Amino acid sequence: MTGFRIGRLSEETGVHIETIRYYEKIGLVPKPPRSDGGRRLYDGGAIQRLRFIRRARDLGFPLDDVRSLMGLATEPGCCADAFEIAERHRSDVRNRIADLRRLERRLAELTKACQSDGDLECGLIDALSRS
Amino acid sequence: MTGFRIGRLSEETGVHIETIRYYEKIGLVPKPPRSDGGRRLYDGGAIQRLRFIRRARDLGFPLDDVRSLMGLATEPGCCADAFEIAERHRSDVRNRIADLRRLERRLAELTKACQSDGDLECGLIDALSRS
DNA sequence: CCTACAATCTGTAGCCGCTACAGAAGCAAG
DNA sequence: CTTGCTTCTGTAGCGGCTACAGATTGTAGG
Repeated sequence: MTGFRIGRLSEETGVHIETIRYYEKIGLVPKPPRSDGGRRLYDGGAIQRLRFIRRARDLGFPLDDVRSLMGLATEPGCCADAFEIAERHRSDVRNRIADLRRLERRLAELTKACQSDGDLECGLIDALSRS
Repeated sequence: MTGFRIGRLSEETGVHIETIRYYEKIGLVPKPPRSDGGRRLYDGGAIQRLRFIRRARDLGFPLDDVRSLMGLATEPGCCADAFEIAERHRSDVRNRIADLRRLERRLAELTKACQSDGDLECGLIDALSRS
């Protein structure tokens, strides 16, 4: 009774088995000990770590940020650093929203042109083809 | 004087040389004839096609959609089909905006928790670590 | 004609974050 | 002992490029 296997870890954390192995490969989580038969054996700490990663990923942090945040989690006075990472990410998200909104407006115009044009020409194709 | 080379095509269209070759490889643009020395030789039609692609890409259409739109460009009565592709894409964009806005709100809360917490604990790290 | 140098050529690997296989081996129940 | 489930390793693929390496071609100047 020295731990549980990857399927259980996957269930507990909602992280796919392949993804767990991938995280191990890139060094995001430590290599666990193995059973006699070569199966990975995990403990509660693995669940904690993986849940941390999952939450951070759900918040859209890239894996490099997740790595940094995990490093900070054990240090005292980490807040300022964590704050900076989060603010940078948030700013990135805001920029993406702004880009997508501009895009959405343009698409709205184009599809309107497409509809209103009736039978003769396609406003959308026209806009893409204009020289 | 049977055409111009890839560098010129790249300048005229704003599409990188490597990208042009990539589009050729995946069959998005036709293979052009070659000079005696083996260089690609393009004509005005190539410029038109690449500009079309560039505009569609600027509008965020995935390459598969671009392919479809190019196919439609020559057909009569293409508008309905083009409209559908555009609307589907627009809907996708709207969904992405909605997702990002939810995300932004959550990040705003978390960074606020991070700031207000002062010295003792980091609200952000806490939120990621909570079991 | 020779020499630089720019432009282009092919092919491959890398980016991100997984996901999806193939084929082998362990493991528990009937 | 067989069946079927889980896990193992390794590799390739997704989108849409980008960045090389190393070879070749074309061109301008001396």
